[in-house]
Amino acid sequence: MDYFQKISQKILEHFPNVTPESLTWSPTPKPELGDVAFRMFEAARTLNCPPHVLAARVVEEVRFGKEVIKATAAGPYVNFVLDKSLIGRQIVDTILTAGIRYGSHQSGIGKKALVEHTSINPNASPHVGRARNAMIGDSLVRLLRFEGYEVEVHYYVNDMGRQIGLLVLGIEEHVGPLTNGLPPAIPFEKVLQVYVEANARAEHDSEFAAQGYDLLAQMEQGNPDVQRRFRAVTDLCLKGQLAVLARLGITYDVFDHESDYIRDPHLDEIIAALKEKGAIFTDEEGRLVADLSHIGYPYEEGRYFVLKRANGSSMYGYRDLAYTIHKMNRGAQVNIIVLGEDHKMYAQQQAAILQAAGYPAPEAVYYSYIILKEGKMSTRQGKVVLLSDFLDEATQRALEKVRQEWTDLSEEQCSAIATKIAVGAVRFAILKVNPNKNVVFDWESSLSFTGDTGPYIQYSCARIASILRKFGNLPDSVGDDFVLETAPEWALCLKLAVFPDIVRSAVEQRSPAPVAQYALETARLFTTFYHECPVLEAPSAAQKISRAQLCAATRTVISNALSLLGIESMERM
RNA sequence: GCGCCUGUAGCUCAGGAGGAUAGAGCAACGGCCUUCUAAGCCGUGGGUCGGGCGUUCGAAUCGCCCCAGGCGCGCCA
Repeated sequence: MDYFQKISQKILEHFPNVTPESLTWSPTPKPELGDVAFRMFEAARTLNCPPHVLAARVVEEVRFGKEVIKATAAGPYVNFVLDKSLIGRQIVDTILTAGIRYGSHQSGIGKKALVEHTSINPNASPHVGRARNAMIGDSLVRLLRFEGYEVEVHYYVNDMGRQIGLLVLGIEEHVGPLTNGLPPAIPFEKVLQVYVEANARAEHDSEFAAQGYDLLAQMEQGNPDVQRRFRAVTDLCLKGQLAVLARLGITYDVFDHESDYIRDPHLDEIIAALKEKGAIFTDEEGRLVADLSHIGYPYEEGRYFVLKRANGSSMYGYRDLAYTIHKMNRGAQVNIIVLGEDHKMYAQQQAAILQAAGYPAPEAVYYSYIILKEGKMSTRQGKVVLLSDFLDEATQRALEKVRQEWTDLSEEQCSAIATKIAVGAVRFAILKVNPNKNVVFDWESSLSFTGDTGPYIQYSCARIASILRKFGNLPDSVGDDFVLETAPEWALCLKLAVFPDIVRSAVEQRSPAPVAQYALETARLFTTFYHECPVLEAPSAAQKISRAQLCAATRTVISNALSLLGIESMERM
């Protein structure tokens, strides 16, 4: 919604050659300059005159309506002093009317989207680096649902690796054979240690390593006994991993097991298509290899893509083709997969092969890794910060503060609040940064609840809640006597007005980061307002109601933004 | 070597389809709790936006070249 359409309309009427798109508004850099600025660069270009001349002409020649108190030319800009109450009323009214839907363009109504994310190998407890995938994916899902898409969230369970074979062997050494198909009698928390040990052993014990391969081969051949043993382990791990992710509010709709795609009929189509294009051969060592240069893949690097080993067993990337076709056949208009940056070339290779077989490829959303000061995290080597440990610590720290603050609340209530704060801190810390940036994990700064953090934003909501509790019943429609005059009120109000633009941009970019930045900036503007503009003790009755309604609108916008990030706002903290 | 990504204040990051004196937080220092929750606010100091050349009236933003870091490049998943 363009609240300044009346202003641009008058300009357009006076200068008929100017197009509406070329007249864009922005907040003024300083309140003294005015309440809103229009830039003249683009319009001046179409009129073929210098921008500052056009600005002067606009001020001189155009007759504006009653909402404009004063127009001033400032170089290439025209700054307007406005009847802020009039425009503020429209903005606040729009927000209060739309409520939890404010910001959505409903662009996904009647459309389906499929998002695959997380897809952690079912081995040990997830580390915070893996969680970046899950948080980005989950927020994209929330964004798409907010826009009205019917979203199906898929999780690909990679239950076919040699790593899993080694883990099965390692666990069986602890608890005995798993052939009965019952869950292993070992706590999930212990699996990391077993996994690290098994991998370390495979490094120097070549017989043990060979056993891992052998087990994988039998798994692929469909040995029911081996399948039961694998499934017992992968189910245990998947369940444990999902429990940790659920603490962050992340859930999935469909779990697809890699082992179900070993003999998928679509794979024959792929082979046939590659053959027809002369893009497949058996190399001197007996491997089945695709030569992607024959199907339009432009780089020398990654030109050769191995589909099957010499012994006939399939590679991960081969099975993945079948899985991807399965996903693409589910009739979704939007099909997204969240991948680590190390998969960029892999995804291009997959796309090339799929295209050759007449299938589309999913849109890939990439993110870079969270690394430790010592380097990359490695589950295999046990060099990790576990997500569960991190959440425990964050919750503990939050709980101490909450207990101190709210002595009258029960332990359950305190801990519910602390949990939300911990989730807010973790999710915000990850989601606010540009996903293609490496981040170095640091315990202290990650556990900070002050400054540019999720809890800071949640805190602004708690303050609003507190004011509105004390205010009592708030009229849900905005009256004719709505007042909005001061600079902090106006800055906040203008910020609230642009939330829909932020959502659109986030959806287009497939990135939650703009929403996170926006939530933070809005919370900051609210805090300035909070300190400078008393609500309950406002100078007039009309101002008291108006400010309370501005508070309510702010809470709506911030909590809508936070919910897109998977962060809850609360009444108290 | 080749491809993709990144380089902005001591540290962590915004801004990035060109436009008003480059913004936050952390850390440092100095203030503010009988006043809507101090997880807060105000103030001070701190930047040749990696370097160079170019396009433009105008470049942190676009192009080219260099430098530095991350990731990847035929039987891991």
